[in-house]
Amino acid sequence: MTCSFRELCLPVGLTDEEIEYLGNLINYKFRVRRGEYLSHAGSDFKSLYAVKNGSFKTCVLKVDGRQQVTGFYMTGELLGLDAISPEKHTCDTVALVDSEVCEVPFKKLEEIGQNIPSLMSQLHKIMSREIVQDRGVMMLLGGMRAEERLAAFLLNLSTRLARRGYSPTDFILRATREDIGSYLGLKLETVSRSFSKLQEEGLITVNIKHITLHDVDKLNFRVGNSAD
Amino acid sequence: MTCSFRELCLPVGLTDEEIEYLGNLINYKFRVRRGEYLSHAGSDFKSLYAVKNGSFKTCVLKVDGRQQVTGFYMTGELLGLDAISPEKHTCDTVALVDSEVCEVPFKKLEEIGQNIPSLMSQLHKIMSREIVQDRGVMMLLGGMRAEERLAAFLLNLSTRLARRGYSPTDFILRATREDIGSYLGLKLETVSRSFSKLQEEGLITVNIKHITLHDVDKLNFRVGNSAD
DNA sequence: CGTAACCTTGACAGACTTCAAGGTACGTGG
DNA sequence: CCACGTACCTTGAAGTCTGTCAAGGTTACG
Repeated sequence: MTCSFRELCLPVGLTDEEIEYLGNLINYKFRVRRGEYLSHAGSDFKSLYAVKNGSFKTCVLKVDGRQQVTGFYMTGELLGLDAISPEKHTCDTVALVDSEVCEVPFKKLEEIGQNIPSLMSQLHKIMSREIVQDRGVMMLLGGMRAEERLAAFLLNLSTRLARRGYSPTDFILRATREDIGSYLGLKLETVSRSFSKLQEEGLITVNIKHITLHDVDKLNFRVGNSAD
Repeated sequence: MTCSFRELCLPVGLTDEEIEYLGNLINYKFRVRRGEYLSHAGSDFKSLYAVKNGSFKTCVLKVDGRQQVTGFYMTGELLGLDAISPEKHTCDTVALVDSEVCEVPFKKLEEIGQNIPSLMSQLHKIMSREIVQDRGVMMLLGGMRAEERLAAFLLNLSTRLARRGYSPTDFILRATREDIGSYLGLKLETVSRSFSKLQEEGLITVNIKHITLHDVDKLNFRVGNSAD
């Protein structure tokens, strides 16, 4: 039980008995090296994966052979929710750095959830949060300019890092410009230019992958100010 | 119990006893007239709503006062999943035509789900499907040109209509060009032009809101063939 | 029948992409 | 320890797609 499911996705209070239950839930944890695949699109769905540490991207391969990034997942987040309905993984999951994940067999989770209402509720909240997050990206893709998209992306990372107890204003990007661009619906050159522009304006400092946010309020203002 | 929750979101087999349980689940159904709001962004979340008949859009008001459409919901689909985690509605829900919905108190649903595992599983699948659908929109917004976006949108509607037993190739759009554009990240003029273009190519027939799909394969090809 | 909301089409402008070149960081092997 | 190669990042110039602005037509409903 080195991998605390409680810490990962159960901020709600649990009794010791319930924690005991969860002992049966986690199969094991294992490592995924940078660039390795945790799961492939089309493969059978059996388990969710909680990111113990590290960072992942999810992406799909398009007919022309290029890939589109659909999400980034960091320490403490849950992978695989999209696969529940089709019972197949709908995307590839790739480690951006050497990482560790905990496997959570979904059937077991549902079984055990029958006896721990708060566990079920928590799962529902996590899924709902995923929906809310995706909606945010849709808003971003649907109505924002390049620099606004990047600002929104940085603020989103910032929020998620803060939730996990990391610095919300000083962090290392694990994704390349190309991955970020793919996620934001931009070309890598546009991402690069947008980084430069935000830096020129003094809102952030960019040192390749090391990002510092100087003025969260102004970044938020940039996001809100989408011309339409 | 004129509003069959079973038909709405429970294609899995249920015993009569379970159906009996569900009788307690549905509070009541009611009508929402065209243009009326079913729920407002920021209001407290208590219930999901199953669309008995009719059509809805969800949208958020941006700081500049304009709205962005985040989703369309038709007969048989479930509204409000995004509100579970924040326990507040994250968007406005507006009827596109006179509609009827069934209210499903979420706490009750979770309680009853404790005794009917298949009901819980079904909820998870519905939420997962919502995530998959949103991912599809993200793909669309992130990597497709205007005509490809529109083709993908029409195919998505087609699939959902087919699932509910309606014609997948001949249907009435309930949304305006502006709403569609907002959802697809395009201006209404671009939507209009794209409709015209797809019609010129013989893939569809457009009669204002009445759409006929002539060549689903070619439409799919258009979608897959996104330049990047 | 008239008004308001909605749809279509054209011309021009702006934002992002594409194409191209060069620079920087990192890891491997000599 | 340094050299070299690869992967990644930055910046410029030209091209394309979509947005913007404008005008006119159609539909629906009171």
